[in-house]
Amino acid sequence: MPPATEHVRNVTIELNAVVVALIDGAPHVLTLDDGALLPSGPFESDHPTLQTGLRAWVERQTRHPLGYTEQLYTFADRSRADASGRRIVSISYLALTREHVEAGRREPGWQDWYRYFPWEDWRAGGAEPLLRALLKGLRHWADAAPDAPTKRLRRQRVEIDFDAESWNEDLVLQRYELLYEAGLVPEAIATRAGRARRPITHALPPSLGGMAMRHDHRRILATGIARLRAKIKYRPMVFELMPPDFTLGQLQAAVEALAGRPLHKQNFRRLIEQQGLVEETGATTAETGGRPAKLYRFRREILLERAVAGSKLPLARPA
Amino acid sequence: MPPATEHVRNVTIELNAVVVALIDGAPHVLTLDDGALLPSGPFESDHPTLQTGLRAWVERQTRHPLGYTEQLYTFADRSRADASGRRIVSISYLALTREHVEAGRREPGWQDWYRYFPWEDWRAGGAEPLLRALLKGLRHWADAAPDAPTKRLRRQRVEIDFDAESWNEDLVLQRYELLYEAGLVPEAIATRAGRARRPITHALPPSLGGMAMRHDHRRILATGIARLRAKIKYRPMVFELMPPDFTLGQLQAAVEALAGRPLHKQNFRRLIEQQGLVEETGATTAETGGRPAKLYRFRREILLERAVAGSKLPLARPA
DNA sequence: TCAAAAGTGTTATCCTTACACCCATGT
DNA sequence: ACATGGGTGTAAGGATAACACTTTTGA
Repeated sequence: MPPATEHVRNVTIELNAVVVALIDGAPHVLTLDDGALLPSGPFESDHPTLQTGLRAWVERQTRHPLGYTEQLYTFADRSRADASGRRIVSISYLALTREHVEAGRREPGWQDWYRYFPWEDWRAGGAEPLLRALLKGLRHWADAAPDAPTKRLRRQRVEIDFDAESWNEDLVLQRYELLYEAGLVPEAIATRAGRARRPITHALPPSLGGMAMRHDHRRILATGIARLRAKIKYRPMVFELMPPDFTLGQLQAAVEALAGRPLHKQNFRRLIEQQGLVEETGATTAETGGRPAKLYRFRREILLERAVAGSKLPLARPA
Repeated sequence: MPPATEHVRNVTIELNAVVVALIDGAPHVLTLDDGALLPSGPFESDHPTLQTGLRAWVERQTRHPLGYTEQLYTFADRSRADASGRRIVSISYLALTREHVEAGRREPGWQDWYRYFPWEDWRAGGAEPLLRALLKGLRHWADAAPDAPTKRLRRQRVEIDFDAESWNEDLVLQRYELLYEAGLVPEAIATRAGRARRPITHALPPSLGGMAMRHDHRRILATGIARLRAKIKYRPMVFELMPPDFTLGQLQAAVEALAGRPLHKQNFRRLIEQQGLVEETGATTAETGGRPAKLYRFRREILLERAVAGSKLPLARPA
C-alpha cells in the first residue's frame, strides 16, 4: 500500500541535534550562528539510517564527534516552511558527549543552556524576582482569556507549571510552550506577526525570557532538556557526560546541573551505591579542594546485567 | 539556514497508527488487509499538523474516531522504500480509543495483539513450551556468531530479554528485534532475501513466532505496545480505554491485559485508591458475576491537579 | 587554625509486599 | 450450599527523607 505521492512533493526533511556536554560543571548545548541555531541539516538519502545521517552532518558541521544519541521528536507544524514555501519536517535528536577540546583551545559554539531558560535553574534556590515577573505576565495572559472556561484552564496550567512550592523540573517543555502561547517569548511574536499580523503583547526582555533562537529551535532544545531530566531518574545517562574517572561530588554536581536542583548529599550517595552503578578505581584526587576524594568509574556491565528497574506494578505470585 | 533541497527529493512521508482498544477485555489493534497492515497513509501538506493529518486519514480509512494520540517514532531505514525506489520516512503514532460499534455489529479489522506477539502474554503464567522453543532458536543463533565477543553479547541479550524468572514486560520491542535479528520471524527473511539473497534459517511457524505483518508494521506495533506498557505505570492512560463507568475488577483486568501479567488484587486496589485516580459513582453492577461491584469513574481533574509524580531524585532542603 | 569538601551513622516514616479472611449475590 | 467475584485488615521489610557529626586536606 504505497501512499499517493502527489501530496508529499513539497516536503523537506531536516535533522536537528541537541548536543549536550558538561563544561566546567555547567550544562552546555552546541549551537551555530552565535547561539541562534541548533546544528541542523538535510537528511541525505544515501545514508542507511537517520542516525548515521545525523552523525555525519553534525560532525562535519561542528567538527565534534557525537556519543550516545536518541531520537526526540518529529515536528511538522504549518508555521515551519522554508523560503520557497516547502513544508519542513524536522526530526530532532538528543546527543550526549564529552567536551571536545581540539588543539588546546575550546571550540566555539557551546552555550550554557540556562541562558535560554534562566527560570529552569534552581540550584541556588528559586530565583524569586525572575519567577515573579514570569508569573505576572502569565497571569495577565490568563485573565485576558476570551471566555471563563479558557481562563480557568489557563490559570490552572500557569499555577501547576510554575508553582515554586512544588517545582517539577521535568516540565521544561510545558513551561516554554506556556510562555510561547502567552506571547512572552520573541519567537511567538515572529510567528504570529508573520501570519496574523496582529499586534501582540511585548515579549519579556532576554534577561527574563531567556535568549531566543530562530525557527522552533528553542522548543526543540526544551524537548531535549525535558527528556534528559526525565530519563536521568531511571536510566544511567549522566555517565555519558562524565569523564572516565570522577568523584561522587562531581557526579552529584553533574546531576544537579542537569536537573537544575540541589540534591541531598548523603541520600544521593546511598542511592548511587545501592544501585551498584559505580566502583572505586582505588585512586583519589585532591583537585576538588578540601579532603581528597575517592575516584570512581561507571560500571558499564550494569547496562547488560539488569534490564534496569521496571515493574512498579503490583504483580501477583512471585514466579 | 534552509537545507539544500537536492538531497531530499526522493522522500515520501508516511503516517502510521497503532490504534488500540479493549474488546471483551482483550487488547486489540486496528488493522487493514486481514491483519497484515496498520492503518497508514500519506502526510498531506494541507494539514496544519502531523496529528490532524493522521486523524483525518485514519478516520477516513477505518471509519473509526481516534481518542488520545501520541507520537511514537520516526523510522527511515534504507530497507524501506516504495515501488519506485523513493525513500519512505514513516512517522508512527499510538492512539487509544474505545471500541466503536456501528449499527449494532462490530467493525472488522480489530486483531488481538497477542496474535502478533504470543510470547508477550503472561497473564496465565509463562507459556513454557513456547518460550522454550524461542530460546532454543535464539541460543542457536547466538552460538552461530562469527566471533567470541559477538557471541557473548548475543547470549547476554537473549538471556536478559527472555528471562522467565525476571520477566520485564516493557521489553516488547527489544524482544521482537532480537527475533528479527536472529531470523526467526518471516519479516527478516523477506528483507534479507530481497537484498542479500542468501539462504536464511527457517523462521518459526506463526504458532510460535506470531502472525507476521507487511513492511515493518510489526516493529511499529511492538513500539506502540512497549510505550503503552511503560507509560501505564506512571500516567493514567488506561482510562482512555475504559468505558465511563467501570468496576475495580474490570480496571485491573484491563491493566493485566495490557501489561500481559497477573496483578495482586488488594495491592492494585490500594494503589489506585491511594493515587486518587477514581471516585465512586454510587451505583453498583451485578454484571460481573458474584457479589455486585461498586462502579467507579475516572477523576479527570487529576490530570490538572497534579503535574503527576515526578521527583525520584533525593532533593535537598524542603523548600 | 580554619575553611572546604569528603565521608559515616542513625532514626522516623512511608510505601510495597505478602498473608488471610469476610461479604453479597446467582444458581 | 457453594461457587464467584467483591471487598477489608494487618504485619514485616525495605526504601526514603531528615537528622548531626567526624575526617582529611590546602591555605
